Amino acid sequence: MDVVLLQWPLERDRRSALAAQGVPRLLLIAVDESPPSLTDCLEDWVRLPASDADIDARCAAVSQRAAGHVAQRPVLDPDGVLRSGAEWVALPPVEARLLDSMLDRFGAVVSREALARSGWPAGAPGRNALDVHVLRLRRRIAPLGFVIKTVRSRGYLLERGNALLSVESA
Amino acid sequence: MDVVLLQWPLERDRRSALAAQGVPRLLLIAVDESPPSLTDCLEDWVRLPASDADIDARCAAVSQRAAGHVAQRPVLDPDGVLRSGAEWVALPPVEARLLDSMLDRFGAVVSREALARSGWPAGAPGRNALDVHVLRLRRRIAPLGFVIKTVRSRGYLLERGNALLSVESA
DNA sequence: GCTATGGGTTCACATCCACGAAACAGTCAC
DNA sequence: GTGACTGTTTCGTGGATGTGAACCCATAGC
Repeated sequence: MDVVLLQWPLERDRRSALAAQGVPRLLLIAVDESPPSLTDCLEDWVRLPASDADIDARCAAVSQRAAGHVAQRPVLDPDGVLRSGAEWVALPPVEARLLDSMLDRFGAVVSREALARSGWPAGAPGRNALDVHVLRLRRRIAPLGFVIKTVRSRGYLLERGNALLSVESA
Repeated sequence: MDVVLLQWPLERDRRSALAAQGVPRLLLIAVDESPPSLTDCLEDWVRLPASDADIDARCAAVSQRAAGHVAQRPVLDPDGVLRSGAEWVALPPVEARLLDSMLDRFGAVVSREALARSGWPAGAPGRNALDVHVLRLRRRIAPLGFVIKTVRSRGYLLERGNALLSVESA
């Protein structure tokens, strides 16, 4: 798994954002700054200046830990709780059924018709209801690091998010 | 949780032993040596020479992670005393039964029906007696660092509270 | 190139219901 | 009697769901 490098304390806000998304990260601590206290297993830091070897070693370590911590796919338990690692969100009934359907075909396209059938077994309401629920689902699962991609005129696809931007240090 | 400091590669064997026992540890890497690849979240390393502050920071981080790896759940003894570490609170009968039920499924959702059955085996009183007791239970266990989360229309969920860091984003 | 169209996204709004919280009252233990 | 425990009433808030409309954009036709 890719590890995001970022400057501390320069990119303080970005760090919070990544932490919320469960993205593994390595803080590069500016000279004379002190490292923040770590909150989870997906973070580490090195004090600059540091050799490339050390930075690589720490990246590898975080990546290693991340592999054990970040599930590739989330788990939806029967109570409508979607879990990924230590994080979880509760999904309301309709959204839980929709997501369950996408989870059955994780990484593959699920047609709008199939989604509508699983979301509303008794019969779907207006066409737009599905769109709106997908929108709400997207926002709900984003903090867990998953995204729903649109495949135009085909359907939707659930996968693990890649909110990672490449950052290289000189 | 205490972190063991050890020399690398001098105390290679001791490291393996500690790892096997699940003891958190910090490796002090000798000059010109390269750090070993990490195997779990309970280990970290620093390259010597390092300041005491850096070593302390890494110890704290490992300790922090170690704490996150043990499932910290409170214990409810038959007298209705709920203990977590050194702290404890006494729970009145109804609330003790409710909490016991949630403790059976710590971290998972317990339905309102199940709670009502365990809280009042002889038959539940009015509909929102449960709401009120959950409210009182929340206030009682909060000082121990536990929270009862609501999963709307599904039930309640007992988990360890978030003694979070102080980071605010703009 | 321009436009019409269909598919998708997003917002604002309305409705309904679950839950939260306070205030009050009855009962029991000390 | 005092205070803890329990249950009820009542009111308010916010979540869940659906609908309509505005908007964006890619593409097909002209």
